[in-house]
Amino acid sequence: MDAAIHLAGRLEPRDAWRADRCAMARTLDVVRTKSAMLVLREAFYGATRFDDFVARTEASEPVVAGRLRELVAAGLLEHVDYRNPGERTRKGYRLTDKGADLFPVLAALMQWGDRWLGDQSSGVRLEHHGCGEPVAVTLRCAAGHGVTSGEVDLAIDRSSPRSPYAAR
Amino acid sequence: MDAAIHLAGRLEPRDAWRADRCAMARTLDVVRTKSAMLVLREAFYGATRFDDFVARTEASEPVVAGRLRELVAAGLLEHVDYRNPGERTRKGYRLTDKGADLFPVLAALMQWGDRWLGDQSSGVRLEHHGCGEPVAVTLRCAAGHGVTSGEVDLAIDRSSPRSPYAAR
DNA sequence: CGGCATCCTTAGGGATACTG
DNA sequence: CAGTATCCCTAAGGATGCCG
Repeated sequence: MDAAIHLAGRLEPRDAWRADRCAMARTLDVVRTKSAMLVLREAFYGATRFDDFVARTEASEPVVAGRLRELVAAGLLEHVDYRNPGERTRKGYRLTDKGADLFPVLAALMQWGDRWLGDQSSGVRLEHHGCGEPVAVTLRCAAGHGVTSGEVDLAIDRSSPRSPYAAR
Repeated sequence: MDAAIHLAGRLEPRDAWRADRCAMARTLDVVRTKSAMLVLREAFYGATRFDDFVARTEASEPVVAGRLRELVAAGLLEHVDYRNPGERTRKGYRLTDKGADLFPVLAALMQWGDRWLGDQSSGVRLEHHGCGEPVAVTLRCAAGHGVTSGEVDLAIDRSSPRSPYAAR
């Protein structure tokens, strides 16, 4: 409840936020649509082929084709041709490091949904490989402390031009 | 790169994914638009008043009004009337616990943008209150281990009806 | 199999003007 | 200050059919 209070404790609004510099907004410009998220979800779940993406995301072919093209162009997916023994060569898509690094975003969305929209279980759980314990998205500082949302401060880089929130 | 491989190691696609049960997809239905994310960002940054949301998100008034209404209806924001000493009463919005718990999602988006779209610094950094060290979004299992994306297994709840990915 | 072309509908969002 | 009302444009996405 006081998450915002803590976060904003030292800040005073002055200029309008520079949307073009906000990392979150720019990330949303890369994966702005729900269908892009669903395609990425299926890439994480192991889909590689066009038809699998279509079937699993339950989106239409033109939409999936568009997302795949955009995600490849953005460098989140890459083409791979592969062949199962005895079968013909197939075209596929695979997460790049850049795409794979989006996993915490997907995991955080998943976790929030399971926690707050829990009228029905999603039926999927993330586990630590080998250990078997459930995996959660957490905040942690460089000193190794677990951090709650209420313990986060917003630090503004004053050297950057037109700092969005100048201290009073 | 092998994030998907690890994640999908034990899985075989069979049925189409049940979109209505996926926690991630349902979360995206609550905060599907970029403007909703921007409004939430500003709520975390301390905005409370309508005009502040409009100015800081750089969205139009009708859009902000719509998002605020929807986010209140969804239980992520709540109305608060407050009064600064000597001023008149103002109407405001505040994050609920449900809304505040979305912070890891926003933080993860921010972190990815700073890491992969880093042509220009966002000028904002998250710090651990008191400690001062930068805060990161991490994966961690219940046993306390740090977990990388490649070490995540997907566990399917077989008891649920029409499990989306049945093991072979 | 792995798409693209076309057409259509709905959702998201800006601009402007107005109101309690 | 805190919004609504109206109008209009663009983006997202489904359905269908075709194609190398």
